[in-house]
Amino acid sequence: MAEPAFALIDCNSFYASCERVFRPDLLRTPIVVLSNNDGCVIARSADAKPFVKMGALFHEIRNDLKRHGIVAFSSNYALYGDMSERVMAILESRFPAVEVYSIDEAFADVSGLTEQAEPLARSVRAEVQQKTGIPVGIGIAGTKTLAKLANHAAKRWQAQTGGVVDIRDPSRRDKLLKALPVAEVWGIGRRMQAHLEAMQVKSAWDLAQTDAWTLRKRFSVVVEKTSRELRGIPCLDLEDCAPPKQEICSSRSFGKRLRELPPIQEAVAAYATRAAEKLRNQHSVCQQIRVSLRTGLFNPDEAKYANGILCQLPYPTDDTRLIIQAAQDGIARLYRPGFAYAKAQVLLLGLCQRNEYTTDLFTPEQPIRVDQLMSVLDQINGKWGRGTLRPARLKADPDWGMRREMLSPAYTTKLGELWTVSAS
DNA sequence: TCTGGGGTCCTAGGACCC
DNA sequence: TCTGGGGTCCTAGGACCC
Repeated sequence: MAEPAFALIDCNSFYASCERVFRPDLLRTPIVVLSNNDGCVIARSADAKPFVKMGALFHEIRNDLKRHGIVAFSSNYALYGDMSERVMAILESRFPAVEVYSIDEAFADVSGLTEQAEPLARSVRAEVQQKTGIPVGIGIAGTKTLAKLANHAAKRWQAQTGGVVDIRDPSRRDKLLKALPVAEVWGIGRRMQAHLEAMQVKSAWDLAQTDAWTLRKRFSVVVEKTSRELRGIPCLDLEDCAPPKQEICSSRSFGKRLRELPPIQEAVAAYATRAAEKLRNQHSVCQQIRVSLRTGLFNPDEAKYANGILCQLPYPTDDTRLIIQAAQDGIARLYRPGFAYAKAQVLLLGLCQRNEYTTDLFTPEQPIRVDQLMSVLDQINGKWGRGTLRPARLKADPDWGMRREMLSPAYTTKLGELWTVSAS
């Protein structure tokens, strides 16, 4: 058996890089991308990082951005999702097995490639850059947790490393572990960092040296595995075929505060519709849904209210209409007049794969014609774009919709918004 | 006016059963 | 003169990730 080895490929400042691909005029202009509703900063190009904090509130930093000549974009998930698929397709064509870990990251299996792994990584990096315009960093190591750290190094010392770092060699690995603080380790968040530092575990190296049993007793098996992985003992496998999700969520802040029930019900119907699409996409059905509703959390002058409710469905289903109905009934029971609502959520629970649940004589099953109806709905929307065919109670352009004042065009997914090039 | 959205896994504790 | 304890299932909450 070959020594296990993993590569982690991570797109640099992914959302900002996507925007820049289609705006070559901004190559030397720092840019940031904002959260939904243009609330706060969620991505920054490298040259914007010194001036803008992650999570900074847009309305507070608007003038600072202007002063530094930084350009802001609303988030454009249609664009980022499509660019992600292009990057992942290249990775899948070059590596024997790939696990798409998030919109901008993937693990690849490079076991058995020995000395060819690093040149392969450099070649893939160049191909992604050339074909999509997205810069990536690649880390190679014997475990996933170490590959993440190697990737971190590839980004931090990009000029010296050419964006690829291989720490399969134990002496290189240990040198990096000693150089990085424990907070940089994958799986160690702010809480764990504080606990660990209190026990004098300050670097990634310190965590690797800590007794595994102590970590399990003090914290959890998760931290124990992280420590073992840092020592080069693989505890996490490549998951190249993603298991179906066990819960599906659609939640969003409204573009403005909503006080009356009808627009809240419209919004909840839209979220339910989106959640049901995701459900059918992974061939699951759900048995319950949980809807919740809340006011703003941060403004001390606003009266606070937050509540959620679990609703049973008549049978395990993926029928958008039943899910909307349950969500709207639930929200009507939660609604209290007199509050300024900011956000609602639809969570699908009790998920199982279609045909995998056992029916009994007393549980009705979803009628075949519903399956056919939903399938036609998905095919039409798949071909012509989400929302082409939608329940009549959903408006095309609701006034509670997201604020996205600095939205870039759907360069790659809408015919009408493609680049036009003219020769003169 | 203004603070993202979508997930996972683990643990503790209660209910219930034998 | 005695008031168990283990197993299982479910839920809520915490912590983390991108």
